[in-house]
Amino acid sequence: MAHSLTQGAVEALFKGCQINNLVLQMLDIRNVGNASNPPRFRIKMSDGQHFFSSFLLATQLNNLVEENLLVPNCVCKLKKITTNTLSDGRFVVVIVDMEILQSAEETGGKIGNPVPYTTDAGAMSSPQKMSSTTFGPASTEKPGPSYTNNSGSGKGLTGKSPMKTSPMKASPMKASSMIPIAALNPYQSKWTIRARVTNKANIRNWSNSRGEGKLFSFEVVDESGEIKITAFNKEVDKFFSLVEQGKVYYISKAILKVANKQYTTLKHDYEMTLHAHSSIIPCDDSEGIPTVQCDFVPIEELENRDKDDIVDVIGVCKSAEDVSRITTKTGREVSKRALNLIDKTGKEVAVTLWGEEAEKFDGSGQPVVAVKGARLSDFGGRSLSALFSSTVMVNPDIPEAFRLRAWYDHGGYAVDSQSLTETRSVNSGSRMNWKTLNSIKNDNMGHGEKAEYFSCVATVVYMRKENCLYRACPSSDCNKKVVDQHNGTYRCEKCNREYPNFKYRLLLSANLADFWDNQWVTCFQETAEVLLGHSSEELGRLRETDEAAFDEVFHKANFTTHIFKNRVKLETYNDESRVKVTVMEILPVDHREYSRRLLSSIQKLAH
DNA sequence: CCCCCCCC
Repeated sequence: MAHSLTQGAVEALFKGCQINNLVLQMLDIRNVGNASNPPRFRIKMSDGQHFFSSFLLATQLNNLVEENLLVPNCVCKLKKITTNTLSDGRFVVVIVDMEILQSAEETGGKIGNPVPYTTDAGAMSSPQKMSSTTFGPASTEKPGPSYTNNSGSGKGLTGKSPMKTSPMKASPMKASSMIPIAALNPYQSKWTIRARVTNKANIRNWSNSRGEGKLFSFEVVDESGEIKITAFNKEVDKFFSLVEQGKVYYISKAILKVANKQYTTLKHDYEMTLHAHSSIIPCDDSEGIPTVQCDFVPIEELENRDKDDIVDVIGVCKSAEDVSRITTKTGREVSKRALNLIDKTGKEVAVTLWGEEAEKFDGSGQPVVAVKGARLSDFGGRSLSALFSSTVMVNPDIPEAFRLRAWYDHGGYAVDSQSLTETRSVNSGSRMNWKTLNSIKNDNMGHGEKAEYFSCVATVVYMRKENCLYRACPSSDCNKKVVDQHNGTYRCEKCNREYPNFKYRLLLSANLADFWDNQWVTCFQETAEVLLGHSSEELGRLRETDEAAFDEVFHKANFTTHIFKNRVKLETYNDESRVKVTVMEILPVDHREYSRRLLSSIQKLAH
């Protein structure tokens, strides 16, 4: 089949347009390398109207020549090119990746009557000096009579190919050539990138020993890569409202400095700081500039990823917390909201949004939510947290979102899903180590050097109420039992002083049972209060004033079922060893969770 | 020149 050459391609290259997927005919090739190195091929290419001789073949493509595929008159697609002006001023186009679309035999000769591309400014050696001209059908140049393949095929520069020429209309082209983001470096000052804003942060103020000011930053992508851009003070005023998430801009004249990898997840060695002469110009033509690219990890797979991995996820927001305010360790107040996302794997995961993102989020209608660049945490097993560099997209216009929507609405909403995030778990960093009570003996739990921790679902079958309360030292960090001096004071041996008062503390022995065994455990103050549903002070008062009410507290707590998180350790007193189980935390039973754990235990026993 | 990424 015949392939159309890309009309106007040579002219576009001279305009500084770096466009991939140009279709050109190869007219001539010669080895310009020296004998000692691998051959270096220079190629003459034609678009049917014009030819240009300074295409250089990247050496990794030399095999195309060696295999006699890249021969004169064949038609090629230049899948990836990069343009360069050499130190002597010569303009070259390096072919980084290409494909032979049509062999020389199939083409059967030269297409059209291409002529060398020339301009008034003598632009053969300097594409930047070109004056602006029009491309495509408006061009006065017409393909020669034998050039039959490029008319009205939509492959010319005005077609819907990825190489529209509207960049030509914009002024930044005059001063600098278009370069891919990946090629940006501090040693080259004249450049323009054409890139899409993927993540725009809000304006922040800072104040430190070096001064104060305001800033905002955003991230941009093109086909080659991504980079972070920061604007300070006056540049904030100048550019903040201009820069919009998702839009494409020409950006030129900014400072490039080494990126501090500590603070960024972007894959670029440098980052950009705008200055007084920086230029950001909206670009209507976004062809060829990728939209936000996500590499979505199925929720189920998060289980196998490492803590702190940066991942992209997408799921239906099955539920969302209300927004809440928390205080960080450093005393700052911040809003947060956790979402619960589910995908086709039938797994759910919690994703926490922060700040304004948390405040603005609207989970009504169970939208599809995609988060690019969330950080995997091990809180509750597995959960995700949005970072400043994350992009949160609600109902994004992407195929994955439509597929998820359809899946969820046609039954996904009803699947018996499981969450990777145990939200009831408080002991972050450790997953629930579920055991049945018989495992304590069967597995010799706690016999090792270190204490073991396990969780179980069990029912309280007995509590020793008689000596569960004691009078303790009232000083806040001492819980030592005090001795009643019978003179209105209470002596603490540890503090070596008498107090006029005491506080009640709980130390409750309880017997827990599940279907497999029973076990004596100890509940200290906090866990005993949870189990009994009263504070130690209330219980102390009840015991003194209303013994029937005191008994009733125990009566009500008996035969209740909870999740117990326990510490188990073998302890030795007077040559006698005994496994001691201390309850660290008591949580309410989630009955679905309980059923699942029971089933899993039964399956384990069956093996 | 910022650099905060948090909480249970």
